[in-house]
Amino acid sequence: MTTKKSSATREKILETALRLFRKRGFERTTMRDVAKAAGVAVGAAYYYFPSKDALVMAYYERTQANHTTLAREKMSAATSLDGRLRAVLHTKIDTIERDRKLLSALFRSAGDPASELSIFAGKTRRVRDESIALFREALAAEKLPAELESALALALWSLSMGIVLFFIHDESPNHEKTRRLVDRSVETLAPMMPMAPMLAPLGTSVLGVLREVGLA
Amino acid sequence: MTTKKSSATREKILETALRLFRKRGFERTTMRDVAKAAGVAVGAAYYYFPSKDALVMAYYERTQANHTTLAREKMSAATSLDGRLRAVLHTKIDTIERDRKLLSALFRSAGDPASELSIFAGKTRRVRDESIALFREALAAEKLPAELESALALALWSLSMGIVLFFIHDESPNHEKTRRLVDRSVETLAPMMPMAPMLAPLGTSVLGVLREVGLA
DNA sequence: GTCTATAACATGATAGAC
DNA sequence: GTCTATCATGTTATAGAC
Repeated sequence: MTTKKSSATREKILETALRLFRKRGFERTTMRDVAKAAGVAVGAAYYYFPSKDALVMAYYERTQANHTTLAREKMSAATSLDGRLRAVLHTKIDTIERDRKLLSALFRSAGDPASELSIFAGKTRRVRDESIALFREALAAEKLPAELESALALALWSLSMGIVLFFIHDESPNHEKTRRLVDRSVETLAPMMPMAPMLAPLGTSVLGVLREVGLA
Repeated sequence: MTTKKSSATREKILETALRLFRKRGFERTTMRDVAKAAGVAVGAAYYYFPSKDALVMAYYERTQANHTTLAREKMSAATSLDGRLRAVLHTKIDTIERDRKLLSALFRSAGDPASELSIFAGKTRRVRDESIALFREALAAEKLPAELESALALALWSLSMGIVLFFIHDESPNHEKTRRLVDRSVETLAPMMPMAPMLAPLGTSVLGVLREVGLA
């Protein structure tokens, strides 16, 4: 049973860790630093978070929940596909704006089959599906064939991963390069939607490949 | 000046490291293991390779050189776009087939701005450009508009990165899932080439975005 | 079950002797 | 150029207190 005291301790440790990761970066923050700043023993930190990566996983879940809320809010105010895509992508950047130094830790393990943070790992699946669902919602009003909608939602999610990767490396003031990448991407893609039904066989085909190899 | 003795030592260390990485994986091979098996002190290994990642970088350069040779060889025997794309992608997998355990180390640092192995780092640029050039060669006979050819070569390179990422996680016997992913991807894309000129504005547009943010 | 305090261990990396 | 000694840090272990 999770007591109030216990979850308060857990929260304290997570908050402290994220604060230090943001300030000094993931690598340069040690578990000893986190424990000390949170006012607990090293053992307590490991009692709640079995590894340093587990703290990143907790961040990943929390930040996705924030993004979902914020994106839905902004999407409901938009009146076009263009506006909805912009809403999802810009709120994504809003959500992670302060966290450049932290995010590289997430991507570091994304390709590692052994890591729980792997892009294919079961642990990350719920969060990933929640993110893909947002793009599906942005597309919903277009009334596309189901297969095509799924394929496009997946493609847009892939694009968003690429944009986040770019954001991590973006040193421009106010991340204006990333903001521009979002705007130009939407400008390029949204006007193509009328052509989308023509691409329906492609959508089916792509999904077919992904299903065949177990990716969708 | 690089003496014969020195480069022999360097080579011995690299060979030994790759052999151990292949056998036991990157994480589970320590620098102490490498030094011991190569018959040198830990300090000597660090003298030639300033970090464990530097050994991976050396692998990356070497394996790309192998891929370039092999892909050109197979491409020259192919008579269609379909065949040339298959040649480039399958030889890529041929080249890294034994190295699943090693490759995750490469991807691990790909998203980290601080790493020399970053996908945006200057150190990796030559290797990346060499790889993109292969896709350009596969497309050359199609006589596409220059901008479109560049955009497609970049897109195909991105696809190949995705395929390598999938390969790292592919536990199927003989990596048949990856081989199937290659074949189905080519089957899906090659027949669309006749439509490509229609997409020329898209190609220009995409390249425009990438240039604007400094990615191409 | 929730912690503290401390030590120990493995390993990437470095300093300084030779 | 090469080696030995040493450090820093993720993680585990020990031994308990409440």
